[in-house]
Amino acid sequence: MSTSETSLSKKIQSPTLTKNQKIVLDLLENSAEPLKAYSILASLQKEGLKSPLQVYRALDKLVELGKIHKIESKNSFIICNNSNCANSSNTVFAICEKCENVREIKNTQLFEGVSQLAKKHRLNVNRYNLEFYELCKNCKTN
Amino acid sequence: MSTSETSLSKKIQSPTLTKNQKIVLDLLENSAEPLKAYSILASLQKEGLKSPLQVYRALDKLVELGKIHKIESKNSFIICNNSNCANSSNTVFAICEKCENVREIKNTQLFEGVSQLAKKHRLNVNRYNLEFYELCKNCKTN
DNA sequence: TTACATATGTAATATTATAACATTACAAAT
DNA sequence: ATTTGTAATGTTATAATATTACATATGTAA
Repeated sequence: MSTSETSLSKKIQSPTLTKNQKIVLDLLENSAEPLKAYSILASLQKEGLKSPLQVYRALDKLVELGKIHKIESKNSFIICNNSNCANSSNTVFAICEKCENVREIKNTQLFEGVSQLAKKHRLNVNRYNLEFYELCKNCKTN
Repeated sequence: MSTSETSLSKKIQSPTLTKNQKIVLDLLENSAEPLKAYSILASLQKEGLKSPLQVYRALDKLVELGKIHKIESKNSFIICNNSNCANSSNTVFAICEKCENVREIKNTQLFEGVSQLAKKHRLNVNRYNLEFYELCKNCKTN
């Protein structure tokens, strides 16, 4: 329990994470790349995780809280890079077509731009997910 | 063989579809909603399809040709609505958060707008997939 | 305390997708 | 016409991803 987590701040900000949620979040925070549910399970067996469901439940919750994102086209999960996500749950990713490297893009203007575009075309959008496919720096030079 | 499919037009446009590809495409053309691979398999058993792989192979090819799209977040496939897709394989969908209804958006200006935005933010994008989450007309009124 | 919602643990199973390998169909080149 | 190469097919088995169902525990609010 951190000292700053008064009952007030808990309500306003986000609920205290449970044990399973914490260890899954930790793992994703320290991972350079998106991870898959069963790979998370394998990595966390020493921490006591035993079944897929424990992982999926933690992941679901973390997605709901905006702490992580699911990369739909890869069935994998990535830490949220972006302070905005707790509020708006719009996501923009750049995915390398060759090496599958994923990075989250956290450009407020770009976010706004997409929202504006939607509005301009009379779409009433609650949130969106945008996946850009590129050739990443590394793969471009090699 | 349609009369317009000379060997020339085949090369320039698209290869003739094979039997499996045709029956899968047909089914999707006549479906009001996106279909899942195993539901396609079930529907086409009377046409002789026997294994998942036959369906997945046809689907892969049709995606590659831009005839259909995969809705990544739903693991399902939808007919392409959009003459553009054969060329640029950018996709924009509006997905209802309540009833899961999906429609493909085929607005060239919107397509261009997203591409422009990417360029403006110095992203070198080959293609993109954009999923807007909304409340569809039906669900809004009910 | 009671009641309630949320989280857990566990086993079983459903759903989605691919690997491996033998065979067939067809177009292009000689 | 035969050879060659590529793509498509058929089939079995299995891998990878995700959920159902149900019993139990935990934390919070009335």
